Amino acid sequence: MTSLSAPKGSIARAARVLEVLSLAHDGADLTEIVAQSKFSKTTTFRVLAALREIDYVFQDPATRIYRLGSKLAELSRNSERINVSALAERGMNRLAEMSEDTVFLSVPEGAVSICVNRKVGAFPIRTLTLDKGDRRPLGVGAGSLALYCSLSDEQRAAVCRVNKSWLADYGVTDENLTVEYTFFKENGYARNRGGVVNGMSAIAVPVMTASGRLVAALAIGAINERMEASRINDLILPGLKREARRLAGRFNALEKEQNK
Amino acid sequence: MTSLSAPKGSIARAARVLEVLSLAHDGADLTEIVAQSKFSKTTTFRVLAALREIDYVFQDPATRIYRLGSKLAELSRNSERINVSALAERGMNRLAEMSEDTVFLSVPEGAVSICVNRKVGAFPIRTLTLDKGDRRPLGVGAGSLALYCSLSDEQRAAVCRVNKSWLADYGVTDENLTVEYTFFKENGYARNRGGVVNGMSAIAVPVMTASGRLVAALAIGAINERMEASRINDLILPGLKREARRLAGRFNALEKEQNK
DNA sequence: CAAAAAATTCCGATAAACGGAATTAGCAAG
DNA sequence: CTTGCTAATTCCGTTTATCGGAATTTTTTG
Repeated sequence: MTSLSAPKGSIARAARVLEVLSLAHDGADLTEIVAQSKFSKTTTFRVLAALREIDYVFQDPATRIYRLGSKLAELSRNSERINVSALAERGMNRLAEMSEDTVFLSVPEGAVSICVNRKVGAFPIRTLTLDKGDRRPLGVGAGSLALYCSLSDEQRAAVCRVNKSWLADYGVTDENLTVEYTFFKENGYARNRGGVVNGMSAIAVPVMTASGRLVAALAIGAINERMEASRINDLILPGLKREARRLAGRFNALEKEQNK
Repeated sequence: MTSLSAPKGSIARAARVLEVLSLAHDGADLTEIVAQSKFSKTTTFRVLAALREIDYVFQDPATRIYRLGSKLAELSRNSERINVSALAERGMNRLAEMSEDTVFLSVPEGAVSICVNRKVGAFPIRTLTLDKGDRRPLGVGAGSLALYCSLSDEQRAAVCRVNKSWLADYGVTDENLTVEYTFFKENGYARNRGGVVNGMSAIAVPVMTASGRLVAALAIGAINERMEASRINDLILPGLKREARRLAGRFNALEKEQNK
């Protein structure tokens, strides 16, 4: 589960209830939701009543089982129109098979980078620095760095400001970011040299549409021994760039189609 | 806008803020959200802070513009996997062109029927009894009736119990529903004879998968003059049934594919 | 039909949400 | 760099919605 501590505020409580329902693929009755959410029966009931009122959830009249309503799907239809993660499936599999290492896909959201997909290759020592769903400040980790480095000067400055203390948690300073930004501009890819986990490295490239929209970052991580210059330049980087280009193209096509 | 009165409770307030953001396709800043939501600046800010905390919204660090987060899309990915409305587009257009009347698509959700799509035909007198997004108790209107009549005995009973007062608002009694249920069983379609709006009629058929899952209802509405028996039997009903079968097939195929 | 379980309502206590006012931060012009 | 302006954020005393335990009703089960 995401949070072990009790959420503060009705809105956070509502979110927890929604998450419980989202995880219960065939709906859940009140007692089930009480058990999963750890809220009192009364609180759970009241939250569910509020969610019913706004049509975020509905109740099967016969079984009393609660489910998520289509209102939620409608809401998000206006936000994230394209599922980048699904779109990248095949390309990531190709990369994982080719490199035998771990492939990550991250998308930017404000000042944070979200890992939305991961594929592991055949090599027995696996570098699993990110799980699907993990959030990091922009600039921490190869994929997140690639996203950070693809922003404008103003945006990068704003990100640093907003994330200052969060970045500090990872031991990352503005100077580190400047260094990595220079590296990115000179080499066309972002790198992560044991910043988070020692003994492993990763490199990443951004995925941008022709119009310059930053969609995601593709990264490959492995133990240092598998990340020497020749392997990067001959195998990993070309692979990443190829798949990034393909993904950007597919994204662009879908976006055009959706605007009718 | 959906509700004119101020929503009660933090959860409803949060929903309103989310709706404002959903409608503002390129995000909105605090003042914009205040203007749209009609909440005080402080309240809006606090709600946004809570929504940020749970990653339902995020803020562009440079512009301070708020947007809906991908967390919402993730939530609903587990609820409504298939967008029936999008799937029915072509079929509904065919029906609207062929009949020249108005075509409605409704989906069931608990004890309510939601109109999720509508297509108008060429005939100059239009019967627009339902808008996209309108909710009715199961049993009110042709499409809603078709859904109601496709439920099991227990489910129908539960629906009547739950919707008792709401049905009364439309002047619909249990007896009415029993009559229409019998009609449906005998004729294979549901009808609406001026119950809601006088001078128009509609007929509807359910859309069910081979496994018996109730997906939606397809309806065609027109002024009474265009709804005589011969036109129903020769043109409208065959059309509805054909498209319902197609839609069910396409739905089934997609569902199988999604379960890998 | 009785017993048990689940769902829903009640109610006094309390914490959380309220909004106006004050403060701070960001920005543009001088 | 300073100044003035606007938008964003925080403060704080007041109000009110939310809290959870207990009581009640409804539904299910034996």
